[in-house]
Amino acid sequence: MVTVHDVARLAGVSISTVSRAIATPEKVADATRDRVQSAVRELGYRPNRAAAVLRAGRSGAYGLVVPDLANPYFAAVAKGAQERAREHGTGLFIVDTDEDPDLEAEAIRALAPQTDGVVLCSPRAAARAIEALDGRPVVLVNHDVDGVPAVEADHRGGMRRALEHLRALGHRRIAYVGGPERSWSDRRRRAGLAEAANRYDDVEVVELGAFRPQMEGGQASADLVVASGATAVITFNDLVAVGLVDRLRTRGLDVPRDLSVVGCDDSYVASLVTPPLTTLRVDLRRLGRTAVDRLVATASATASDVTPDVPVLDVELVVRSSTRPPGADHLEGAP
Amino acid sequence: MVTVHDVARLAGVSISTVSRAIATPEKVADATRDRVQSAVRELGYRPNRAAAVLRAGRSGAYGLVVPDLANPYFAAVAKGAQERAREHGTGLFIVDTDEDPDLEAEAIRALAPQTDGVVLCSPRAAARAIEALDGRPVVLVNHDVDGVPAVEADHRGGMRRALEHLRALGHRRIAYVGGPERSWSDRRRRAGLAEAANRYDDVEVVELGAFRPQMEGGQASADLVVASGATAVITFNDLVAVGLVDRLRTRGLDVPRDLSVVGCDDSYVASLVTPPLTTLRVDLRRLGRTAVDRLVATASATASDVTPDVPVLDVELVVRSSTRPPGADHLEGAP
DNA sequence: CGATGCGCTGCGAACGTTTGCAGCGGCCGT
DNA sequence: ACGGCCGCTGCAAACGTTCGCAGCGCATCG
Repeated sequence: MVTVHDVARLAGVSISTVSRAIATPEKVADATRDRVQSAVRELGYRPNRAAAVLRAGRSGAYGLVVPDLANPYFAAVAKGAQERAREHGTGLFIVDTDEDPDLEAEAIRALAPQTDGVVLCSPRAAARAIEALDGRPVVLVNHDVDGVPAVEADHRGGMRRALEHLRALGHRRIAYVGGPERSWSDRRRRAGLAEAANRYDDVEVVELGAFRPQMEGGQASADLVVASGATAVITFNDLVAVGLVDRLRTRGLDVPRDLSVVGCDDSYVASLVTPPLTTLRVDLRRLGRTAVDRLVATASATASDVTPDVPVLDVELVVRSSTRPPGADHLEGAP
Repeated sequence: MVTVHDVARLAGVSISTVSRAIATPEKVADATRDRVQSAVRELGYRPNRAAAVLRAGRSGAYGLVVPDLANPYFAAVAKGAQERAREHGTGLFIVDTDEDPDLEAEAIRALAPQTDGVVLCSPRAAARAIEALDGRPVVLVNHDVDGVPAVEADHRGGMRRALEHLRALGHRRIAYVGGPERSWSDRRRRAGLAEAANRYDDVEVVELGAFRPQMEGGQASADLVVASGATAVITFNDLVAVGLVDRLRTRGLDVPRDLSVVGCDDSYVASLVTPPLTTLRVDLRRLGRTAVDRLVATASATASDVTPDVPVLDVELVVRSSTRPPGADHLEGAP
């Protein structure tokens, strides 16, 4: 293994100079730096991370904790985050907690000590999670806790847009199929929806209980939606919408003929199912990127100057084929 | 920060004993071990990873390199791998290379030094990749290189099953929509398909060129497939199949009425699109799990006893609604 | 011309752990 | 009863890096 000592010997300098030439090039004379650099190249020297971390106390790497990598939502966030971390020249360790609060805490406890900070995406037990990474810099995505830096999507605006879209189509009774009980996004969406509904006295919202944020959740919700008498439904995410559509179909009901459906997230599944889903788009890559940016900023800040403002990413309505006026077969042309 | 020294002092032993009580409990007297353990608990001691790595030369963590986390195929493999790593009590660092051979090599170079080994999933430039992690243990998934341990799916058997299924339905001219040029899986599938076709002199296979392994690839292939005169098509993966179906639909063609489609991988999209795809299932979670198992085994083996055999996971045909006899409207009941 | 300062470099001490080696009893076999 | 062995423990030396401190030479200023 080639170490600073070897490089130092070849370059004819001390190991301190080698270290500095690499970490803080501006603090070393040009000629010396060049000598060191060519020695590094010649020997193929690569600094030993562990030693650097041990001595310096920081790792130059960050962590990302997500509930489920197989969920296209989190996969997209993870891609964005990793992309940005790469641009920052730092590593990013991705951990999947399988939607399990216990695993979440455990994963964080394992991850935290070897990182300079962690992005916590849609934590399932935020309090425990934050406790687990005791004091280490953290950025929350789609969650908020008092003074903790965060990044979020504008769920309120999104819900308003979805509701106004449906109302414009003529829907007056709209169901909401909610996500996991502990989900902060779900709470925000409910709140946003209620608020939007309040602005119109001719629209009624029916909130339906907690469902798993996967297809099964949507399937499970379908019969409740039908029974609710709603003519349109907004779901916690696209996967739920897909499950819902699927179950309706087996009951002989058609989307959008019998029910209009609005998904959430515009993950790529939204456009590949039949019918393509009207959905709320949030730029997930960007969400991940922004989170990493904030984390890097937070971690390298002098504890004093933490900017407590929360970047809010726009949520935009994407209209596809899963929404149309209620009971309005004539508009689409007769079969 | 609480260190071994603090624990040692509280437990009334030396730091060596503390270290041993944690790493190799069987080498320490029961009474001593208990004292140490309660001291650990009382102080909330957590070993400093960096120090351990530095001294011991191994990190107790592995790496997983995948081309694209947003691809449900790799997401599933990653989940399996992470799950298994957790069970082994080791960490797993997941890196997404964006299908880019340069990033792949770079990522590996960054990853390798801080891990005990790497799982390389569908590498885009295997030779460079292996060189990049010079000498470190590695397990290949869906790829093979001379004596490197690997895990793979039985593409040959899968292709045979797909072809026999289509032939049994009455298809005689079958197209194959291939994946990326550099894809090993693609080469295996072509070979398997050719071999299977050779067993029957009444079946003809039309191989179509390289396409991106996403929806766009499928969309791009559709017109070629139609022009080829095939009545059935097998695609590189489910996403390609979905794109293909989509493009056919905009041309007014229906699946399976006008063309039967078999996907690959049985990723969850296969069951959620319309029509649900007949596809080749491989247990991706298990693929990831097995890869980690092999890696752990390889890494902890005494260089001499590496088992060079390659576990081959079964590939199973899942029949859904995207395949049926050619031009056989009557079989399905008239509209 | 001497003092002051600054830019650059080297020395050496950490950082917290693992592990080879040796010592110390006690037990067993002869 | 004594030698040897074995199970357990402690000592101390690494592992490769970063960084505070100090020294050195040179230029600038008084």
